[in-house]
Amino acid sequence: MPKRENISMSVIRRLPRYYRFLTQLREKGITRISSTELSAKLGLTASQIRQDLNCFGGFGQQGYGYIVEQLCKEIGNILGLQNGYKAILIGAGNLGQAIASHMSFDADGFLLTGIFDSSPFKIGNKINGIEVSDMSTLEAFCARVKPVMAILCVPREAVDALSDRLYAIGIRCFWNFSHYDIAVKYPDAIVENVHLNDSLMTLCYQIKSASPQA
Amino acid sequence: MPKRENISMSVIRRLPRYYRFLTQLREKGITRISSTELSAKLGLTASQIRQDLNCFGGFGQQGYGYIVEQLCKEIGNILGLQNGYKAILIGAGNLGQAIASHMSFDADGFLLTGIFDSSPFKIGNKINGIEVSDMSTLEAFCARVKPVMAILCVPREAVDALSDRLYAIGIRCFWNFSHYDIAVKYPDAIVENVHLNDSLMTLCYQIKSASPQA
DNA sequence: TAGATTGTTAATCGATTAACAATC
DNA sequence: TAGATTGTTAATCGATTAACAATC
Repeated sequence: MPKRENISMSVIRRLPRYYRFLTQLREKGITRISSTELSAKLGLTASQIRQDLNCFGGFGQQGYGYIVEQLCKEIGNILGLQNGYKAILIGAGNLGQAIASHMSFDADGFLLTGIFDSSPFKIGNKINGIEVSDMSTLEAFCARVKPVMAILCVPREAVDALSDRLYAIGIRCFWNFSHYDIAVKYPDAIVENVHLNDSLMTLCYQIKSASPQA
Repeated sequence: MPKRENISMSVIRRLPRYYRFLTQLREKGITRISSTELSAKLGLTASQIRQDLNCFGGFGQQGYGYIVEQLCKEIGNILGLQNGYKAILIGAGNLGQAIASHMSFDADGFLLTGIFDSSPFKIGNKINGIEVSDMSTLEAFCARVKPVMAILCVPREAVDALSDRLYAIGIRCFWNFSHYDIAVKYPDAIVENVHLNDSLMTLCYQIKSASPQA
């Protein structure tokens, strides 16, 4: 039974890792695991794992550990992965195409319902079974399908106007791949900025710091 | 002049955001900014920004603020963006192709020197001017070019063996896009796991938590 | 029962924020 | 000089770790 008070974002961000690892254990046919074993594999402390899981309920059995199958399901439920939230993707360039075809949205709680672009070279193409629609049909589509999440794969310059347009349509959740932060603009929006450039720069710093001359 | 004792990773992870934002200011021709203005734009506290920057030196002028141009350059130097570390990319599938063609490696401190795949359908193709090489030529290529970083865009099942192979060649830095954590295996390696699935699941949780019935 | 491992509270650690003296 | 804003120390807050009682 969930406890749910104020669960911190740092706990939430660890849940997918637990889930991913438990899925792998399940595939291997492992049925039982202790917090100590888990901690060794994930590079965390056993304490932290028990603490994290206990935010949501007592999923373990004292003296025994956790049942992989059950824990995996529980975490999936906590994350809401069975919900199939409707998503649209804007920008069918390199990255947009890769995201649309590479990700397993259904396994992660979403359903990709539409892809939009403004380029005549893109419109009409099929990506992973979904036809790329003209940006001008965005409002009509959203009124009909009512997606809750938008994946932004457009250039930096376009994001500002685009997010305003999507916000006006009623979309409050953004998965943003552009090199631009949209978090501050809409206080009631859920934003996940995936800044691949930031990630690269962080790596660059670490290499530099690890190098002898540094 | 740098101070450099033990700078925490949370500080480092904010540097690219500062850098990105300052670049934008510079483009707009803005020459001066205070920590208070920056904090408002980035959704941080002014205190934190001053604290962060002071880990590396006193880049500001009391009573005046920070000179955009200068601060931008300083942060670029701290990150080491001018270093052009040699990188290779393994796996020329959807995501690999997108990463190779979409990212501006040189702006982020790297130089993409090679792309590898084992599929005959991929080998020989050109992506962003770089020909896809046969995986069997990996060792010879690395002995010659000596890349320091590997971008992993291969399926989950392949990562384990691949990272061992790369580690044996001498590569200690991994930008990993597969759904598999490689951090724990090599204690002396620099690993940046980009788990797009985890990011999606986190969004899923947040939508669920924000929904009325939750 | 004895052994093991969780659930949970208390202690520690680190990161963020607040405050203010230094100084441009 | 007066006003503004940094650099830096001290206070607070939150997250992680340690410890142990509960219990399977």
